[in-house]
Amino acid sequence: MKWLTAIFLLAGMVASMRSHPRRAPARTGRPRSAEADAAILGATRAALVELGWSRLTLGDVATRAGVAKTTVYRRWSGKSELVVDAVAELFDELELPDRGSLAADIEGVVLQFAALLERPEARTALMAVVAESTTDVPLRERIRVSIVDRQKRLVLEGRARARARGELPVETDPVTAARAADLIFDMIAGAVVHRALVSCEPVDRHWVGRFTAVLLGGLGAAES
Amino acid sequence: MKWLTAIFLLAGMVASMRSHPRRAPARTGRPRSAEADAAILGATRAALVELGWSRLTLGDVATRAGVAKTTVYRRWSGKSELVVDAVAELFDELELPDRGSLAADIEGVVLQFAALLERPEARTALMAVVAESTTDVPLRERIRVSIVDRQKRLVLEGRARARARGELPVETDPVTAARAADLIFDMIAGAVVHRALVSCEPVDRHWVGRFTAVLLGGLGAAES
Amino acid sequence: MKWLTAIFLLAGMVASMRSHPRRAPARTGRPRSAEADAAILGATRAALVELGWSRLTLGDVATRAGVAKTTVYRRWSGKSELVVDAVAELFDELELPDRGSLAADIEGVVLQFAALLERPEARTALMAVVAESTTDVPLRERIRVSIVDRQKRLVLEGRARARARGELPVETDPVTAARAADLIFDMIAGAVVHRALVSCEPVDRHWVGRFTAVLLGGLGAAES
Amino acid sequence: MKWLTAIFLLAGMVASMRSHPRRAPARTGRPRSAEADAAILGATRAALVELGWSRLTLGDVATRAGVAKTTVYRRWSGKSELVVDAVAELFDELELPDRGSLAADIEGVVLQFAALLERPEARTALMAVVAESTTDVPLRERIRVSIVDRQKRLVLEGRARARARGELPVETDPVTAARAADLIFDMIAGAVVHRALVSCEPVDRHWVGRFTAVLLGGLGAAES
DNA sequence: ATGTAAACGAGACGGTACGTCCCGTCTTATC
DNA sequence: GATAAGACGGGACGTACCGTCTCGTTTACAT
Repeated sequence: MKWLTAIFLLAGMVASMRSHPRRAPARTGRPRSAEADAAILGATRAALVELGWSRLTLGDVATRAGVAKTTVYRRWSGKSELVVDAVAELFDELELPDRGSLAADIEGVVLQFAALLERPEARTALMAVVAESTTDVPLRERIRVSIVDRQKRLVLEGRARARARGELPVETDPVTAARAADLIFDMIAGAVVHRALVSCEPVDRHWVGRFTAVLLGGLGAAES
Repeated sequence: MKWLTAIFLLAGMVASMRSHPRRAPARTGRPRSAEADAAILGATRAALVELGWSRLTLGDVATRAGVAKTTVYRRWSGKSELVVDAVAELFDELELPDRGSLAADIEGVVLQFAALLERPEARTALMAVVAESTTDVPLRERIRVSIVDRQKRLVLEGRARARARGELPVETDPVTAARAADLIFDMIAGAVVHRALVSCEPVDRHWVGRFTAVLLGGLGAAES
Repeated sequence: MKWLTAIFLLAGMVASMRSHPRRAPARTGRPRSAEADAAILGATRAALVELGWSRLTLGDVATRAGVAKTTVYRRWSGKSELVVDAVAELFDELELPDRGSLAADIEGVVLQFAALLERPEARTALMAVVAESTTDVPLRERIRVSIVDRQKRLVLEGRARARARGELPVETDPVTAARAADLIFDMIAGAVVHRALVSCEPVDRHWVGRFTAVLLGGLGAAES
Repeated sequence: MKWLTAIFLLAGMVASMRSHPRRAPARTGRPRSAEADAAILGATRAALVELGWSRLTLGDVATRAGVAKTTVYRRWSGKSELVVDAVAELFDELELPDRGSLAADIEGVVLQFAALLERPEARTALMAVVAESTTDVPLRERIRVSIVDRQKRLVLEGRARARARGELPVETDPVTAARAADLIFDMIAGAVVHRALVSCEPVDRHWVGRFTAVLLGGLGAAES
């Protein structure tokens, strides 16, 4: 059973690396306060809701969290990193219950994305950190791992279910499969984000229905 | 011949209103320098390329433009407004030559958008101003007028041509027609932006081909 | 009677030179508005009362006077010069009625100075322009001509009367006489200004009485 | 022994209150740098000498002191307050050695004042801050405590010595005594300042001799 | 229980940019 | 050529945050 232990250890490392990637396990001295971590992330989301991205300051976050500024900087190297982690926690809640058909699952994914983009902290933060990431490669990677991949997981899950149901053919070439998944993901996520944040129109059931119809029709047509 | 003068005055008002919407035509005093306007917008784009959105400062823009800071603030109320106008000029170049078929026209639109998003000034600026606009309604409107509508124009043009060619049925209900156009626009623009800025993958001919196939297939399926 | 005309001409020249020393008599074009001059000087005094020296700006003065900024700059080279001229007009009102004795005349002079220093425009302006004059020689000269000499005139007049009355001996050596007058003037003006502006105590009849007693006692003792 | 600690704390509070009157002793956080204080005050005097009051800027002072602008503003609320403190240090040097007689002591005081007013930093600053104080009551108080009272101390000291020598009668009524001291102080300080800064004539031994003769004569005459 | 080393709160520090105010000059059209 | 209007290049303002630093204090773990 040693391998199971190893897996959990690995999981622990991965989990701790996620939030504080390169920190050694630090055996002596006062350990960092877990409460402080939570308070800071919560304060960050609260500040995002109240102030929006551009008026949010780390000093203010520290004050809201009842924490010194140094305590924030000890954990995060800047505003972008902190906000990514604060918003990423929202994406942990994403779930895709099996709704019985590919169409229903797609609608479920879209509605989940849309609900997230209704939250003001996500609205104001997501575009901002993506904008920052155009000139900051490490940040781009952090966003991919913490946010984008968590979204994409839903799409992959839905596709796997559709295949199991026989609604989609089993793609044998992994490269082609990945390309197809990327395309679908960009189309779903892109359309929802554009509708919600650029066009600023509601992502309601009518829109979702029309969108899903076009997307599914396209998939069917393209596959045949 | 006084009416001629009036027409020219009116034309001047309209022209000046386009760039600085609410400014009265100011009959007395020294007129604003048109050179300064152009120099500032050019300097803004140059600074965006070099520094990116977050490191761009209005003081630096003024210096680059060989202009005093007050001259910038006299025309634009802040960084977001200035950048929207500076980037909007790029969108004036968008053209949609008739490529003979709906599929070819869609590919043309997508490639045009993608080429724009290759430009570093657009990459770094677009997401940033959209992020700002989530907490700034006037800015949202400015973006819509200056940027989004200029993009959407291409889609509308492409649809009109396809109808003329008989590739698309003539929609009689204007509300349904507008909804359909909005959906297509969000799907096209959203997918391209997501691919280019979030997934950070190239929008090349292969991707465009696959995307267009899915979209057109979906349109055909949805319509039948 | 030609010499009388000459005297009046001379007086006119001197008067015009006083306010705008070096201006040529400008024979062509639109003549300068005399109303503007008066309005500017009045507005300057009003602004001094309301804002004090340091918050007074020439733009504000121009607005108050209903005049363009250029109209102010055409007449005065800067804030100090303008304020000196504005305040100097107050010193034109200084009069020394013959009160019958040297002691009474001194008390009269002191009270006149004190009354002037009660006016807020004089309080705030006088020290300020003197401070400026420590690093600005032409300004120093302007202050001497426009303000200091007008004060000193009273002292000289009082001394002449006292001599006529026989209260003071007739000094034959002009150098000694001038030195004595300077000393008395510095003592009177200095004491009043210091009392009013530095110690910020009222220059009332009691203080004036005690001051005059000491000064006159000193003059009597020094002369014998 | 806790009361001893308390006394030292109190002493510290009093000492710090002298330079920054209302600041609490601030037990936590990084303490303020005493070097910065000294550097700023020194830089202020240097800038006054070079530029004069009106061209002195707090930004320039900070640069000269090798300090950030915020470090200046953290300690002083504005130019006037800073300059008062910077110039006040010059008045700490004032000393009145016993020169054996009232006349000699007065001449000593006058020459000390005059020497101070020879220094360009004092020349340009004193009138300026007094001018500001006409519209700024807290500043007036600061000037009184930091500058005027330090000057007046010399006069009071000289008077005490003269009484001890029997040159002046011992005044029993404290109100009358204070009035007399104030009058003498205004006459001495006022005459010197007026001579030096308004008339712009040298305060040399001849002038001091004549001034002292008049003043002492007046005192003698008034007292008898 | 005691030592030690890191985390912690507080806040001062050197900086950068902000957006505003005023300067003194200039460029218009009008008088 | 004087005037009203107002744009212009420029400089300083006082403020807000940045990210770092230096304090004194607290806290868990290793002796």
